[in-house]
Amino acid sequence: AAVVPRFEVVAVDAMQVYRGMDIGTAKPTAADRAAVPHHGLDLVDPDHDFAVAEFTAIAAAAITDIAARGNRAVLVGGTGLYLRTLTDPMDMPGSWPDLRAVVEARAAVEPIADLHAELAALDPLAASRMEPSNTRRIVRALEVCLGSGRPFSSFGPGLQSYPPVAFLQVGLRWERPVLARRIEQRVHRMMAEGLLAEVTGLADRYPRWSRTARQALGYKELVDHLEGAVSLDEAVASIVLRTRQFAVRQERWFRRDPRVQWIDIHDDPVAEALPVIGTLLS
RNA sequence: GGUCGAGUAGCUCAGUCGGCAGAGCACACGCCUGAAAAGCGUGGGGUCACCGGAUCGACGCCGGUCUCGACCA
Repeated sequence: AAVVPRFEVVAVDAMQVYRGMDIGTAKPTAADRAAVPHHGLDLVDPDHDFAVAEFTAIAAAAITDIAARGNRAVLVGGTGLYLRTLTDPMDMPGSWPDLRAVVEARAAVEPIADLHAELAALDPLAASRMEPSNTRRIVRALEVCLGSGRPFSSFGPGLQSYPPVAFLQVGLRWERPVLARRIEQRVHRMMAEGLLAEVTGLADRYPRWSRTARQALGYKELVDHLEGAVSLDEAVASIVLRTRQFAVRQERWFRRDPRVQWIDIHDDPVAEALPVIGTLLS
């Protein structure tokens, strides 16, 4: 008898990788996960500094396993860079923590323009690709150039290159005013579901969150509130605002990728998108 | 009712001696290779509360009106 392929979900989400951060990351529920196998969730504790390469290794292995089972992988989520490392042949450069510390120390003291000029000498292409004021990117590029002995830009074709991929890529898009209203409702729903209690519990268990987990929408603001920096109302308003800005930034990230097919959603994402996706797959 | 203060971008507010209207945030747009729910940049936006006056020229000075706040009665 022929085996019917099943779908398995790979979450492509930089924050759903953290155990215990459930409500604020809108993590799939136990029921969801019982119905369909999920991967990429609950990989590390919130005191763990997580980064792209770690995700890529785990998710790529999951995709391989899914294929070996004869099933189909559905990559779901909004962390654009993480997705690119799975869909595109990206050659991630590695890391040199000691060198990075040295460069970061210099960046704290020297004018960033000087470091950018230094990068331009080592790797003109990489230097031209980033703003001369973007300290974080310049430090990273210098770390790679000095550590690997190769130009940073020699690792892969860069984000502007969009070769054909083995995936159908679909983006769901809402009108901005509707998006704004839904985000506000979503944040208030999360608060009603106990987000503050979740954050309080995590703050007790993990006095020092990782830099990455600490910046998560909803968690950052509520920790700020627990530390007395802002009122609860201010924290909630800030979550709404930052979530809205993030959603727009996501749309901008994917919008420039010509391989993404957009589906405009007006009311019901499942009912409106599923038939279109079915057509695109057939 | 009286005194004082305030009224400038969507919001919070700068604006020196009268000489082209400013900032931060928001918003729009763009960038990004091991922090990416992060980071960086570009841009649009004004009846300077209103009416009048003096001046070559007013957000600013003079007179009046309205609104808000504090204090006095």
